[in-house]
Amino acid sequence: MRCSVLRMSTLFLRTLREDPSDAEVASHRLLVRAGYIRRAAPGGFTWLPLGWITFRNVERIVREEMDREGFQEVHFPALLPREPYEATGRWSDYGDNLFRLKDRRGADMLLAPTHEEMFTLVVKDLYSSYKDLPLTIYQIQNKFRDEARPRAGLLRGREFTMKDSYSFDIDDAGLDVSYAKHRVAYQRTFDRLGLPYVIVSAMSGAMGGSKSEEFLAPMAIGEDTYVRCTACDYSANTEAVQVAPPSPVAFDGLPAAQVVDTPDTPTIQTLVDLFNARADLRRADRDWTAADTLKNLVVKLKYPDGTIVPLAIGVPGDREVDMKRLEAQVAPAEIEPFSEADFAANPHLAKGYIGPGSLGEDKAAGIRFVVDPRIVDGTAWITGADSPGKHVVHLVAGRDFTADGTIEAAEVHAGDPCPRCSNDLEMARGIEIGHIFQLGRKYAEALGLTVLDENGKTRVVTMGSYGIGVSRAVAAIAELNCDDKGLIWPAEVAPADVHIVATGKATDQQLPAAEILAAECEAAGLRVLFDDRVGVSPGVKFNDAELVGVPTIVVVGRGLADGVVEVKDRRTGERADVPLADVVARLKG
RNA sequence: CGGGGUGUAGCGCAGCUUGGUUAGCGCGCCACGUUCGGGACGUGGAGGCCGGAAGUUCAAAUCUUCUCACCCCGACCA
Repeated sequence: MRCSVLRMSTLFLRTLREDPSDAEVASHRLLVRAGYIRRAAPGGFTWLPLGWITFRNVERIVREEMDREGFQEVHFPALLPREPYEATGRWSDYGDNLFRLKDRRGADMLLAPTHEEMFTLVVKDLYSSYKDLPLTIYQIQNKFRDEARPRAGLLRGREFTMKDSYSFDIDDAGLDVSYAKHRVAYQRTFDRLGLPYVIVSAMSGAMGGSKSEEFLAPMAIGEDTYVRCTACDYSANTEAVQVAPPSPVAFDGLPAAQVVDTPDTPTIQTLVDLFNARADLRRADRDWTAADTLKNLVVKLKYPDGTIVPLAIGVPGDREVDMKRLEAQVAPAEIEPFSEADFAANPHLAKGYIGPGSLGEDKAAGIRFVVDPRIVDGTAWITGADSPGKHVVHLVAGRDFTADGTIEAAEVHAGDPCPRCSNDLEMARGIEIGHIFQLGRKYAEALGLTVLDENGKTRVVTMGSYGIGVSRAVAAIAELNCDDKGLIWPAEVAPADVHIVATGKATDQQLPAAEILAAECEAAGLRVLFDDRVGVSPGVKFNDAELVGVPTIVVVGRGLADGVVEVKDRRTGERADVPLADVVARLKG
């Protein structure tokens, strides 16, 4: 606890009258303008006194909520040797995002982007019995990621502070408990930070089947798109949305498949227009739409070991393939486009007219064919006939073709049915402020973390990892708590409880009266920011106070002659004249 | 990594098209005086390798090439 009044006359602070030209988003703009941070390096920021106090408040809250769950704080180096990361494959898997360097002897080192390996190894180093588990340890530390594009100030930097914790359990049931404890701790943490959040299920990606949820703070400038139901509480990352498949339809009475000459139909729209324009193809009940077509896209999957495998994806023609969703499904493989040369090498594929007739592992081209879950048995489609200038209509899934499987890769649209309650979904944006993750045994297996169970048998430990972006949280709070005048901190993270402004000239009564008030507030346990500057005009002080964003502003000014000061709520703008003697009691209440 | 934009004093900007003494303006900063409840005023100051490098030229902030950095949109992002 700080035990002296922060004085504006000596505080290492310079507020800016104008917005910095290189800052776009509100949090970045205001944190720089109000003198909380300065850019020091590409993707790196210096914390100035007000900013550092605020940062430490956030850090303290995170720490208190971790400690409350009985998690124990440790601290690792950020500068680490290559070997542990080599053992788990992440030295190369992390790609360009990893800061790699060499020491004077030429040994490979890295600046840690996250610490799964080191936590796993330290537990391996010290523990070897099931009796030692469960265990959760955490640290609050700077992480390094060589982001392709740092942006938005503190929201995405190359060096940032993260609270990362890791749980160690003997079995899956234990992991579920550790995971649930973190989930609750995170909810409490973000509540205290004054950060609204939604919890969305996220993709487990390469880990396969493990549970993972992200805490997103909803905001327009967020980088993550997620969907939420307009009726129930379902929400999910777009990558993780599970489409509710329609029920299969009976084949009875469906017309037979028919190949049609369709010249000059390079797009889905021209194809639909042609079908609607021709009397012999027109539907009796309604017009054809893009949703009646089946669009087939071929891509190449490149696996980390270098193998390249083609994959065909079929989606309804009214949707594009969402590359992010596709990538999440095929991780750790990367997606590469199917090039002209690939088409040339594969004569079974008619570019632009690819259909189920040529796709599938059992076909001549031998390409695995997976389709959107909406393509259930009994649905009929207009799709490529595998011959230039020809499409086929009434091609029925389950009757005329069978895919090798389904895949969640089609775009999600606003208005799509919620998989839980089938009401409309809507799209929203948010910034990831926390992520909880059931890792399973990947790291324990790779690094040999085992313990003996009660039967003396060796068991691989199962792990979870859990992160909160501490520096990002400061920015997220700022982003969601500001107005056109400046920042408006929630009480617990604010750099002070009260901002006392003394107006008048040096020889007036206001300054000594404010000085006494500041001392009284401090004695009452309030954290005080005191604008004791002389020769600074009142307008400047008022504007600075609003910019800095301490929750309560007390003006010791012209009302002093009547024995009152003005107490102003920064958030609501409400102001009241309060007798000097009652101020401390009012602020404490 | 693609597309777009911007680099001139601590901050915000003008000047560049059409090259020409000593590079300007506002804010901030320093000194003195006045002022003192919504970013006061006067007078006098300090502060610049015009992002960097190479070139063209008698002469470059200005033209050319290369490079670096920052911002935005995409790609990427435990």
